[in-house]
Amino acid sequence: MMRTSPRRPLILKRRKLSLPDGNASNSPARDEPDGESKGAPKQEHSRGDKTRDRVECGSQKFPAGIKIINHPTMPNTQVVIIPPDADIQSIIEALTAKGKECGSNGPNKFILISSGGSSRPTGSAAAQQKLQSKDETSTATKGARAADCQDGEKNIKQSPDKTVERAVLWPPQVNSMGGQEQEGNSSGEATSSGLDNSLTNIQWLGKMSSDGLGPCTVKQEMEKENQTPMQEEIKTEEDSIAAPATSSSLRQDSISERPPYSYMAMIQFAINSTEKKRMTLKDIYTWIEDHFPYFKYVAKPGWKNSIRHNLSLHDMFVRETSANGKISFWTIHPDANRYLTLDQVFKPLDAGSPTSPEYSESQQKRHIPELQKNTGGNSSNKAEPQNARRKMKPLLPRVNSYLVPIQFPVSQPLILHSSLKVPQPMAQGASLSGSEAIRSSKRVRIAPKVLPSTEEPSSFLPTGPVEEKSHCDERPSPFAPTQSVKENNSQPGEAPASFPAALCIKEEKEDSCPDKWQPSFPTVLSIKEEPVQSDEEPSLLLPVPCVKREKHFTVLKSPPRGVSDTVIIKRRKMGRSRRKQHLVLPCSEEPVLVLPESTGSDSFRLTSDLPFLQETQSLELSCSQEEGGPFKTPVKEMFCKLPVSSTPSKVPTATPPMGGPDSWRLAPIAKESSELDFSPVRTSQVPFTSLQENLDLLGFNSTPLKNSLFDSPRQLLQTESNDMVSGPLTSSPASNPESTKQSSPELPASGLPENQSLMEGLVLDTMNNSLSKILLDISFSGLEDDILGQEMSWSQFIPELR
DNA sequence: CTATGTAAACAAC
DNA sequence: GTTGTTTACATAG
Repeated sequence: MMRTSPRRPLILKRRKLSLPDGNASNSPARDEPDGESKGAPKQEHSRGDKTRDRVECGSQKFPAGIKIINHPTMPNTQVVIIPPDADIQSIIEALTAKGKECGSNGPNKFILISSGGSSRPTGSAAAQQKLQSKDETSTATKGARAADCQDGEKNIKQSPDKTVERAVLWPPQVNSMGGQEQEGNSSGEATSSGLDNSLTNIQWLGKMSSDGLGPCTVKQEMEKENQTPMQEEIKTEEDSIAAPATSSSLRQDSISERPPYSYMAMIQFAINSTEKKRMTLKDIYTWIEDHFPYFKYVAKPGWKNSIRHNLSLHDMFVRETSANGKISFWTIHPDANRYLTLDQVFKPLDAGSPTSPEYSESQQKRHIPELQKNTGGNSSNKAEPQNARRKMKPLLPRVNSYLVPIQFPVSQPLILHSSLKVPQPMAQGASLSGSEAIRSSKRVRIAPKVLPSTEEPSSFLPTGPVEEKSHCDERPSPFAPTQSVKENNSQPGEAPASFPAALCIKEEKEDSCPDKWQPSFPTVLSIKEEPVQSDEEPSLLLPVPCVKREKHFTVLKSPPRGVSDTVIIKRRKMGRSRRKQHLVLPCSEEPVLVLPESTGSDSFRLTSDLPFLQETQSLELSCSQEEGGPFKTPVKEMFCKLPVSSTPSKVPTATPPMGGPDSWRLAPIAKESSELDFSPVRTSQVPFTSLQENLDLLGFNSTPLKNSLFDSPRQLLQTESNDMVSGPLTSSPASNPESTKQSSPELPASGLPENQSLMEGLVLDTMNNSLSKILLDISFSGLEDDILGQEMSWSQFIPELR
């Protein structure tokens, strides 16, 4: 587009540093992005006052059974208890209307929770409904000729791999291609064949929509939502719905329309479609053309330049060269790879239960679609015509929502203790090994970003954060560690038109504990800047060893995969601008690695590294779970990140150490946390908890959210029970015991039922027209009194909760 | 700002 | 010409 840039600056420096890794030391330090969260604007609206009045009003309009109470501490916020059978949609609409009427002075934020408590049968049902078969077609199996890949240079071809197969679901033919991907690519012949395929692909698109996925999700949802009655949700639809009509149109679109995925996402799809998870540039081009005809027929040739640009720019893409050095393959850094495949994106939510275990992640992935449309922003609510656009599911929602544990301070601080949550265990098993755990979380705060207050925690009670931090402090480098997972992604999401804006849910993940590390030290910040090329400066900054160079790890990584032959190349460090920074490391691997430098491996680990490790693990978890997204930001990690290249600006900012462009590595957490914290409460927590745990928590917190994608509010609420409950149970046993011990042991295990401390709810912000999922941490008086003794429980307020 | 997308100038092959 | 890197700029959010 723009053509402008008359002047192209000349590029003064040139690069090429790559290979020699020997030195390696480059990478500097870290950086972290810290996220940014942009703060949510806080708003303080009037401090409340009227809230209470409103209640009544509101209640009137709503269906019976709904209870509305003012939030004890948050201005303009009301808690709406919704009976299980109520029609959420209508309630939301009514609340929205109500909120709007009131404007900024009245209640404009509503925390919706289901009174159903334990009984939420529906949830499950609902969940199920979606599923369905998805694959009939899948069989394509043909491709299987496995094997292939040898290494020679020539074989670039990738072998078919599983992923591919899955992908197959929709585009059968394509798959086949995929499977083969290649063989011929060298010359391009593929194209010819490609054509066909592509066409077919298109078809599949249509098909998808009609078949499995599409329809369900979209349509069903719509229908459901429309219908008021709640119950039927379940079964009816599936088939009936399937509407065919659109298919034809869809196809067409597919060709002409640009896929809702970013280049980064598409590259990941391509790479992950291969067994070895590596692909040559050319194959990437081919894969994209085959799967997204737009690029073959419509896009300007410059799209390839963009692909290359993305490969070079994002750290998550790592170049490896074959042993002989002749071929270069692009791979995805293991820590950042969520193993997304196109089919995952496409599928609606079902995920299969049964499907592959390992890939459970796929399930998780689902994100919610967002509403916004690409172009303009308007969207608010309108409806979008249906499905027109829904062909491809956007990966990540651009929007976010958080899942944040929150507590309502009823009169005082309550404390909640941990709860646990576990979301799903991980996804692909492999990587995550480590942590799977569950964790309790401790945080107390109310937090939704959504809410207005964004303030600084500090202002309120520093304590909270501080405390947490303290833990962190242990580690030498404060900043380093963290990671939260953040996810975000960005994909262009398209949104399905189906939901009215209001309904859309955004998810975000929050990282919960952001604070941990960074808070206190300003030091961190400094890092960032970049030395321009440098090589090592970063290290200076960071005392810690963490810095790593990429090369090292990279190497590592490959091995695991079996590819020993390849060498990784990755480039160097930083730079200033957007350049990729390179990740620093995958902690997980580090251990494995031999780190040369790590002198005392142990020592290093303990100290600074540890955090990293932990983090990583958590990251992984998150990653997998997250999925999605991540595309870009897949995981944020923290690790050491190097100095961030870009944005020097950060420096000044204090706390946040990093922020990197590439987010996946780091986490923005810090920032967020700060935002979140407003709650006066904070407290409690188990002192013991290790960072790790905390981290894990974070991860989990986020994960759960993400996993679930709810298409409708109702689902959201419903899920809560499932997720929460089930999660803990299942996971807990397996996972780490330790975690449990600390925080209240009892909780985890038994816990939920009675005192369930966690509950998911929705936050409807009529000011922003946003609906976000939140996790409420509610404690009932039973268990944990220790803390404050008095805690009130919501149950008092709301018997139904019990 | 950040994330993306584009275009383009180079560097190495 | 292809593959990679890196700038620069634009734009949406």
